[in-house]
Amino acid sequence: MKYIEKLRNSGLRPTKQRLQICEVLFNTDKTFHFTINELEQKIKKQTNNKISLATVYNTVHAFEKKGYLKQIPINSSEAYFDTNVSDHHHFYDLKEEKLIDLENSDVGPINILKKINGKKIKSVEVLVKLED
Amino acid sequence: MKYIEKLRNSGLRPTKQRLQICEVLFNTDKTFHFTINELEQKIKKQTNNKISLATVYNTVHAFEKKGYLKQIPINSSEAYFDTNVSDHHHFYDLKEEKLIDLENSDVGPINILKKINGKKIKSVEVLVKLED
DNA sequence: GAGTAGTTTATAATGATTCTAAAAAAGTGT
DNA sequence: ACACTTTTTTAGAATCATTATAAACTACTC
Repeated sequence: MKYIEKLRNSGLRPTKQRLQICEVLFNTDKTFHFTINELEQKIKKQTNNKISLATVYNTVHAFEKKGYLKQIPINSSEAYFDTNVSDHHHFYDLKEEKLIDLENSDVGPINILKKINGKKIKSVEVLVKLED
Repeated sequence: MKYIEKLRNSGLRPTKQRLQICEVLFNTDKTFHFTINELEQKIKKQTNNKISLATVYNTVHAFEKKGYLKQIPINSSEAYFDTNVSDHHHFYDLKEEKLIDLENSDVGPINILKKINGKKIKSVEVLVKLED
């Protein structure tokens, strides 16, 4: 399986559940945004297999820590994740409650002029809220 | 009182609780960031007066809707608000879990080149995550 | 295969937020 | 000021996403 190596390389054992979640998350050209519950539904449909909610949470967090997933900073009751871990930004359509990717080239360079002593920048994320 | 007008102008009755919350939020030169629980503590200390948690929630949301407060898009278990409603951005110190203001001039102009049909941009918010 | 360390699971616990419905306060007209 | 309506406050209950628990299970090592 193509994900076994990937998991092993980051110290995660390639379990049946993790491989199934990998299939759902990464076995597609298109990247996508999801909440934990949307992912659980997708797993159930796509694999005809129920993975415990706790495992879905654990796995998503493990993947996030390893850089396979990114959490999107947004004010919502549920956490949103992105399978696109490249450097990019988001529109958030307030009415539809949907995220839309904004490629880095759609935003132009962002220059953070202020420096904080002893801290370095880990990420720069832009959220563009849309209304009608 | 200086806040009565402000509240009335936006259709909010100037109740004792709302005026007290105004004092805590706006009777200072410095703007600040807070969670609902931090605000509740501050109210208790500063006014020697307990306002029901439900009222704090209601009032903060009413103020947010009227544009007196802004919610900061961030992934945290608690919602963060800002008394600074001017156009500006934030550092988020991941270790200290603290927000730091970034003036618009500290970031430089941001140009959103992509357009979405029928939607207009309501806000552009930049979150810069800091690590050691 | 035996031993151990990591993982999954159902369920319980937690904690932020929202809901509820009754009491209190504010607004309005007389 | 008084009667009446509407809004607000309140304590407590309900909700819902997320995290913790601890027992059963699986993967890995030797």
